Amino acid sequence: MLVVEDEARLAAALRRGLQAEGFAVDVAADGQDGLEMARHGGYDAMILDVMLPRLSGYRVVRQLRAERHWLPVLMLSAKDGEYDQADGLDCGADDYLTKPFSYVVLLARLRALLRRGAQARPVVLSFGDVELDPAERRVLVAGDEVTLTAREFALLEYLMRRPGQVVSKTELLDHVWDAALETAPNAVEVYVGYLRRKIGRDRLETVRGAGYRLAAAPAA
Amino acid sequence: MLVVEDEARLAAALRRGLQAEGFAVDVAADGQDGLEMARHGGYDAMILDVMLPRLSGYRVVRQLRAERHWLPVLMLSAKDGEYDQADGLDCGADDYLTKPFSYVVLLARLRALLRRGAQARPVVLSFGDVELDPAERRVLVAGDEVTLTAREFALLEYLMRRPGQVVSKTELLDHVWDAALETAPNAVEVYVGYLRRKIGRDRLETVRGAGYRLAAAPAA
DNA sequence: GGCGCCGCTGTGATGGCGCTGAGAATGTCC
DNA sequence: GGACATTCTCAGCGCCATCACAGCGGCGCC
Repeated sequence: MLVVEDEARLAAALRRGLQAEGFAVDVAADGQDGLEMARHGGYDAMILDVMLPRLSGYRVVRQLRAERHWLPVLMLSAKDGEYDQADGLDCGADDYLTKPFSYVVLLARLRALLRRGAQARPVVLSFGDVELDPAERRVLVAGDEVTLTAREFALLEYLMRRPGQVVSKTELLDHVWDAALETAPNAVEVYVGYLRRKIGRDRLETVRGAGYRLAAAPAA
Repeated sequence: MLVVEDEARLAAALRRGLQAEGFAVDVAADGQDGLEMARHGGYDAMILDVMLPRLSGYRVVRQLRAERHWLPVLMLSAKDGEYDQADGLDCGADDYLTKPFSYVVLLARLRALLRRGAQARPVVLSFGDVELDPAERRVLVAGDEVTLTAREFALLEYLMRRPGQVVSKTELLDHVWDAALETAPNAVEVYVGYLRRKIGRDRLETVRGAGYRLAAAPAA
């Protein structure tokens, strides 16, 4: 669950409450951060305040929808004018709640959203001309589907959740491989090799001594 | 649009307003009538009062959902206690509005519902050239009816509610089989085998290490 | 320019995943 | 009560993914 709320006390209360219900909760304090976290995917739903620093809730939703992310969004607003609600929903939010709201209602609406959201379009990770759909377990490179093995897929997924960042070999070993099992560090190199063969050599850069990084564009 | 509302003046106002927006509107004056009309299908959404003669709005939704009708439902209620909202949503309603409400908000929510509802949940599930009617327990493959056993049907139905997505073996065990009973994971493989024989081998893909997925098109 | 080390890749072993046929246990219909 | 359908377990098998290993190439440092 992703909570985007700048008011610290409310954010903390939401985090506590949702965690008590068994959700894993991340909090972002402004619209820009929220948008970026939502883009990375991995969330089942998002609770989004309207009045936010840097980027309003409206614009966050609109931007997400434009990028074809279908994450269920529950909007929160202190305003209670009618037109605000209409605006929020027409922007692409899935539900709307005005502050002050009751915690029970929030939960009920969240449950309703999740019930629906499950079959709505899942998040698709994309970076450059590579698209990865975790739900369908499909990968498209420049529009063509490539088939990956389980390990290859997990590796690519992990890298795509950190687009453009350098990820170290040990971090990959910890997250993509079972931490308990001791695997030779060389395995990472081996699978990076497999991946490169399938998605294109230049899309996955080596940063000597540091790790690997997804490359923005394939050299033409 | 189906409006179920016993208060004549409100019903008339809704009819007029919605017709002005270009909807074709039917009105039912009590829960029993509303349920029967909804069952017949053909509506894009339903506006449903909670307090109704003969059958409450809660029971109407619950009954509809039990019969696997996924018509989007917007609930209306004069009560504004928190728990009413929670109840309504948990019954299977898609949204909830308390009287008195503003017409602008009603329209916005209705639009949001239709956007989601239209493609999310048809009464007959279909994917590729496979159609499955949960109500009638019938399955058509490329126009031909195939007869499935109860377990086979449940398996296919679950997969068709996640069209194209990969569903893990444990998830299938939890939902298609009774979670309490301990069934050997191998049972899933066995029934996947049966299903493949009946609906065509290539319509159900194995994703090694992840689960199963309905395939888009049968290889010609 | 030389040397050392990091990273890449081809080969091959093995272990486990997924498929199938057989059959036992249970339920259902006549 | 008998015949049949359905569900599910079990064991065996084939194949593929995974991974260790070793040799090699190239980057970077001095």
